[in-house]
Amino acid sequence: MRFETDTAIDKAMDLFWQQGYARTTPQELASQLGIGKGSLYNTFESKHALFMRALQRYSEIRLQYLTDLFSAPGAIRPRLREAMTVLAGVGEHQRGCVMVNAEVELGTADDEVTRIADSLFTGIESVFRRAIARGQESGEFGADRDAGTAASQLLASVIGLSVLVKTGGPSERLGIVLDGIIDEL
Amino acid sequence: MRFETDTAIDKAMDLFWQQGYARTTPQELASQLGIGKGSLYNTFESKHALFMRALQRYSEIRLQYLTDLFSAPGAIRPRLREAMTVLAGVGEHQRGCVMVNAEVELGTADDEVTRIADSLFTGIESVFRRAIARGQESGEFGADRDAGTAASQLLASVIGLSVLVKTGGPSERLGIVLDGIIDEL
DNA sequence: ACAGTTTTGTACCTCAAGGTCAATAACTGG
DNA sequence: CCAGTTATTGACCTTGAGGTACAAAACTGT
Repeated sequence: MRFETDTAIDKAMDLFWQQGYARTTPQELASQLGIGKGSLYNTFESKHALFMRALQRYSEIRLQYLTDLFSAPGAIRPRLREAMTVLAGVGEHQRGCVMVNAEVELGTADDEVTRIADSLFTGIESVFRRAIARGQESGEFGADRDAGTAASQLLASVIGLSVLVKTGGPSERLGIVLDGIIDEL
Repeated sequence: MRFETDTAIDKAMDLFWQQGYARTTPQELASQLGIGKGSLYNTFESKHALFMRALQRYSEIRLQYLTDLFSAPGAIRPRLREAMTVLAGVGEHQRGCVMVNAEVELGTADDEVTRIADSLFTGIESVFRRAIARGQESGEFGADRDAGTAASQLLASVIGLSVLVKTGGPSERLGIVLDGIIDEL
């Protein structure tokens, strides 16, 4: 391959992120990657296959990020807040989470998408659970709540937030929800 | 109009709910409504216009349901739980919430969708806030938390759940999350 | 019951999405 | 530097989506 497959997947992910799956055409993808449409199809079996690789890569990036973030010692709370902000896609673009977008757009009709989404969600939940458990051991959090339950709640909340950022509703709502949830731990 | 516009919109809503916007064709809509494609376009300006009317109707139905549900006196907690179960679309079909689906699929490219989604979400949040406030006055809930903040959290959670039901992950997760959230009030 | 109006349904149109392919250009090793 | 291989491309193909047009059918008031 003359062009870099990995950076190509990153660029494709970006486009899918902005526009969703159905609204992104092969032509747009080719332009974005700076190659011809033929090359696109020689390198990736289909638009759908490219999409799956983008989702795969997104999963890896997110999980790696979370693992790194929580691997250092120290207070958990601020890192939990940061993790949720990042995962919900609160950044400049307000485009939410690729995986949430993918699952909602295609999940009912595409088992492959559902599988990878479920796997990412469950992975995030596990990282949260371990982080909360650590915070409970260190005394940073109260030990009265079940870490698994709390982690599931964080997961549901972060997914909800990733949808809410897209509506652009009251800008303070995001911070309020995050603070409230994290303070309760 | 020979055929009933209102029931037609209901049927269209159902199809969009199952398949999303892009994956639902005019031909399918016409069949589902039991009319010809021409009639469809004579009655509704476009596929998009039909979709908007379906979303409109969904909003009204949901808000009406919530208003009715909370208008009677008595314990709030079980009704809050029921409301969230219904809103998240936990029922037999596991298809989540039409409005969440619509906003995620089209929100970035369609301001009209974003507006109506934001309006429904804010409406739900308001109903929640009033219900929580009432529960606090009656002593059913602790009065230490801000009702508005708690309502925003419920909103984020219910949206998150409406996504999680679609992945079909651990079936107990839904109930656990709901119980945890509502017990904390 | 019939002229006038409205509703319906089918045949048709256009356009672009998703994908293929043969010709061309760029890279190898010897 | 050249034969053979591999990568790249833009023109081309097919299919179906979204929508239109118009003739036939159904409904009206009188």
